[in-house]
Amino acid sequence: MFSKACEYGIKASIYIALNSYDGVRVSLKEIAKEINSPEAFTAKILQDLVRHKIINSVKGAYGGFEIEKRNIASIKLAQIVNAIDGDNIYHGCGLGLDVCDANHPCPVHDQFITIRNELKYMLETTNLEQLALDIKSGVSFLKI
Amino acid sequence: MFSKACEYGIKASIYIALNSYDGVRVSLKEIAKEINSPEAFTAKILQDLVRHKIINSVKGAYGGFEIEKRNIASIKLAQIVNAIDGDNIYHGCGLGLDVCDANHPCPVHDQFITIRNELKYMLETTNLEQLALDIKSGVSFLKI
DNA sequence: TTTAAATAGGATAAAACTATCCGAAATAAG
DNA sequence: CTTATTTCGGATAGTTTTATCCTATTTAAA
Repeated sequence: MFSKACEYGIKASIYIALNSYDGVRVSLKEIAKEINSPEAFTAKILQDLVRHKIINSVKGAYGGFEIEKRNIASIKLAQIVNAIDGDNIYHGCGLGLDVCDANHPCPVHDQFITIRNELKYMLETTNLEQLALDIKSGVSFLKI
Repeated sequence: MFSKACEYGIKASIYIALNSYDGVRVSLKEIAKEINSPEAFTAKILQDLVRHKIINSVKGAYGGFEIEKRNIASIKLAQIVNAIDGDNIYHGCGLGLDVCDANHPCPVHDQFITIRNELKYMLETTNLEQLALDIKSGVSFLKI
């Protein structure tokens, strides 16, 4: 469904949110370890999220990544996916047509519209707070 | 959502079905032109569909691709997707965890389950006949 | 039987995605 | 001020996906 980069990005964001709740800044090394992702590749993705102002970074000793506490509940999965994979999950045609809309639909346009809209709704309504709390309470997991 | 190969495979199958209805066998060249896909790459995909017995091929002059008329209505999108992309659309975790189930869910497991199941249902219930008839009646389109 | 038209399939190339490496810059602590 | 730590960013490598090329094989028609 998503690219590897996006998967890492979502998991990293959740882990950062989880710690930012406790006012703890986390390093790349720790993030990569906790979400089981390649460190250098994860660094690139985090840089991307920083550029998109979804997470904050602090350079130097005792630096790392964090999310402002008051923002955690308002950051939606859609923002993360959008920052990394772009927005063709929403707009793209299921069969790759350049133009595909109600007036000029591809053969599976109607079938995909439903599913795509639900995916869109899910991504736009799911926020980092929910996901982080489930990790915290041991309901869900970021690795293995 | 799907790979390029899968997109081409679905469109090609629809175009072949459309013509097989009229008892017309179509060539690779014609298919690629009508679905706006790269010819040589499309050839590979068609070979794959032939190996999976989803379509038939006839070599030599006046050869081409066809689908037995009586099979058109029973070929589901799921079979095509499965032949080309495999079945990890169904089984894979949304965040790439090796193990992700109700007992050990990833953070977005519940959210994805719903969407994945609907996608699965859609693919398993949509058949080539429906799609081909919409093309024939000008309701939907295979290119531009 | 020869020829032209097609698919089959192996080899290869190009592009995109995933991943790694290393030096630069920033920052806190000693 | 120096040092250790840590992110940033450019360069590069590996892998997968997408795409192309070329030859072999098959088949129908002349």
